[in-house]
Amino acid sequence: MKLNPINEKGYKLLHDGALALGVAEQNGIRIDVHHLEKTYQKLEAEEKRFEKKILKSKGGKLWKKTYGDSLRFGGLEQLRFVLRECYGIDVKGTLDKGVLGKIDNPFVKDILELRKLVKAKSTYVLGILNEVIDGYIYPNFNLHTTVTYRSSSSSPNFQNIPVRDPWVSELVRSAFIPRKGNRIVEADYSGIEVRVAACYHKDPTMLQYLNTNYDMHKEMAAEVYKIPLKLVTKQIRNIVKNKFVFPMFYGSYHKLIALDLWEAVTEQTIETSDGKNLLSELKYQKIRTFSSFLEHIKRIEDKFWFDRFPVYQNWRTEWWETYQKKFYFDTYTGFSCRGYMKKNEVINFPIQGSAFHCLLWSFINLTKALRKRKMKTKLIGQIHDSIVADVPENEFEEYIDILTEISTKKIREYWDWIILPLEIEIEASDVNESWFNKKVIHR
DNA sequence: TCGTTCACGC
DNA sequence: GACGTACGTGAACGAA
Repeated sequence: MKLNPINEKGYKLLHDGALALGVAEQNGIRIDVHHLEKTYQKLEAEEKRFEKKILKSKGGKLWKKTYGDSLRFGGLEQLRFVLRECYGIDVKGTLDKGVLGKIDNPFVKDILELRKLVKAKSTYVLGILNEVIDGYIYPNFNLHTTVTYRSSSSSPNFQNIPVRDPWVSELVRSAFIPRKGNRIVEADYSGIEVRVAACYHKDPTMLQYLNTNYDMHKEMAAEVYKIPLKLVTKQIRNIVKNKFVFPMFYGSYHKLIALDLWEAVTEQTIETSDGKNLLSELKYQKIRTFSSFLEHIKRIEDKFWFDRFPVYQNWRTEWWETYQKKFYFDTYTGFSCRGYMKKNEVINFPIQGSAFHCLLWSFINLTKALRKRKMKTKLIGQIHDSIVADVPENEFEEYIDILTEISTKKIREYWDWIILPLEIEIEASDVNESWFNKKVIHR
């Protein structure tokens, strides 16, 4: 697969993008080294504690007896052996978090906890400490490494710092601090991929949803679990957003999706907003087994594509067929994509690529604006659909104004293919507080 | 040294 | 109306 600029705008995006990202690379990110070193000690102690605990258990003893000095807590075949011989748990395939997490066994839970500690310690704490120069890290931001022409980041990777697990997130993100008197400010494009996709397929229903901030995820949640809209909680909405709507857009289908959605309600107790059990509600609606749930999800899938978004569905078919004839497709942002691709790739690449190009355009023009105004604010990184900056307190309001103007207004003057309003959400830490401290700024 | 597996992000 | 989730980086392990 090969992606090439096909016009001036495409070329300019890469040229100016490389320069702007280069400025951010030189700015660097301030790191609380002392905090990281303390975190390292803490994680090391926790790791030792868990290793001892595991060694004392039945499985740990067999492990030590069988493997002796070559015992590796990260060794997968060793773990597979112990699980089978000691606990009668015979796992054939993957031993990842998804599989082990479903096993109700204290030994297995300790193994997972140990994995988490080791990951945090080696990839994040040590990985970052090793890159610190005089209190700063200088991550690379690359434009030449990905097939879709998204970016990547390395040494250290600034784009996969833990955020979902609150405990690990606090340990690591507390080390990312602003320069003295500054705040860390992160601006995210809201639903940029869904919006860019809509610019390609122009489905009227989707355009209407996005123009009016209609809550599609909530409505899909009500359909998927067969409950009235008012019973949908944030948690249920999130499950459906991440396990139904997004997978659907990425080209997944009912068999995989139904499995995830079913697990979500059977492996933990989910409550509706009036305190009822979501699984009981499903059963009340005559969905008692997985196979009846699967049929139900199949119907929702069909309705989703053929009744709700038929134009989007047609676009996917036509885009794929055109590619098969021409063996390439062009993006709105000035690139031609050619070579062997699978269907899902043909449909996803232009969307993912163009969505990132919106971010990159904003990043470039924000860099230029800051320089022109001789501001002290520094862009320090970018995470696919968000821009992270180190902002002096007295430039905070001005920075947000410029950022909003460029990323939601000026970009639409430059690219007339953006037929929808773009929105950004801004989060910021307090002055002198870390990235972990960031809070939504309401304006 | 290199392929595989895992875990973190969007 | 079609057989099907996308994109990355890095660490540990273990065979070559």
